[in-house]
Amino acid sequence: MGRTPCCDKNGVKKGPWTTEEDQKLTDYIQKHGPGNWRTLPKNAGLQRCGKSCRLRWTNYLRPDIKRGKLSFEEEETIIHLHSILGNKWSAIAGCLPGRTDNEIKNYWNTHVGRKLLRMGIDPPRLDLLDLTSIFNPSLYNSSQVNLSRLLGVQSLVNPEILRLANSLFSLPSNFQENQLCNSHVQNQLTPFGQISQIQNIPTCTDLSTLFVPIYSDTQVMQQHNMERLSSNISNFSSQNCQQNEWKNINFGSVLPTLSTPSSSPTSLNSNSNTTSEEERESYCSMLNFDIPNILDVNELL
DNA sequence: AACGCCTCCAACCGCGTCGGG
DNA sequence: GCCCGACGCGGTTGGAGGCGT
Repeated sequence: MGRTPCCDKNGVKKGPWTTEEDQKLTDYIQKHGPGNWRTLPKNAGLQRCGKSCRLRWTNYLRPDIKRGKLSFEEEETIIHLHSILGNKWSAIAGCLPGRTDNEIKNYWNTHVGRKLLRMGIDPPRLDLLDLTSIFNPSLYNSSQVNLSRLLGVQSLVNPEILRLANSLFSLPSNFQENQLCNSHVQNQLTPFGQISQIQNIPTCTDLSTLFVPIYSDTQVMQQHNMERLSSNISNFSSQNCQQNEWKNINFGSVLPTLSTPSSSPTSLNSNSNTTSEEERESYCSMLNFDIPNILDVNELL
């Protein structure tokens, strides 16, 4: 026996909502509150299924919906949270007041994802990464760490690259301070859900370096980074950085800053006349290391 | 003006999860 | 523990509108 349909298909209207239907739904919810979506259409006098009513309310009619173009800060937040959470649109929407999961999903699919892919950068996905590979000893011998390894994930970093990265990138300004993604613990429940991919992390290093802090304010982020830097590398200047003196330094994930002329190494917005290849090369030259044209993040590790 | 292509986004669909009985 | 209804989520679709030819 199959699943019973959420509504009687016969006589149920589909497609765009009319203003009369919107008014009926709004009036009913203002009077009785949302919920009990299955019986709501009948009680509200609507020829719709409950699912359709719930979607219309949550994505369009809700009074706290914020309309209009997403701000630069909101875009940065989306990119950063996507790097941590993946396609958890509702979780991302939970960090953006007034925005819906549907809106963010649409925005990602039509703007951000395309923009990053156009640059040859696969949006980093912490949720897809096997963080145990970070502890691969071969990484310690690298003379340079590719920026792509750093995107969205704590990594082994040369302090000089760290300094450069921190000077070029910033975290979104509206992140919640002290929301920590405790990704160092097996199956740890984070503020955004359970991270189950991280297992069997060896005890060879300081696990605290795998924290991914999320800041509410750029200045706070910079201050914390400075504190961490000073405590971690106080005896470790870029001048005496030796080949094998790599350290795990927790500095928060870094992200490419899009569409911010003042801070981004090159104009990366969609109005740019440069080609994606030019953008990528310019970007790489500024960073002084390669961003490969690899679409599978896992290949980088 | 007509046509075709592309973009955007509201809405739909199927499935997973949760909770009450 | 099982069943089933209700709900929520993420992927997908399709229509409207914009734009170039």
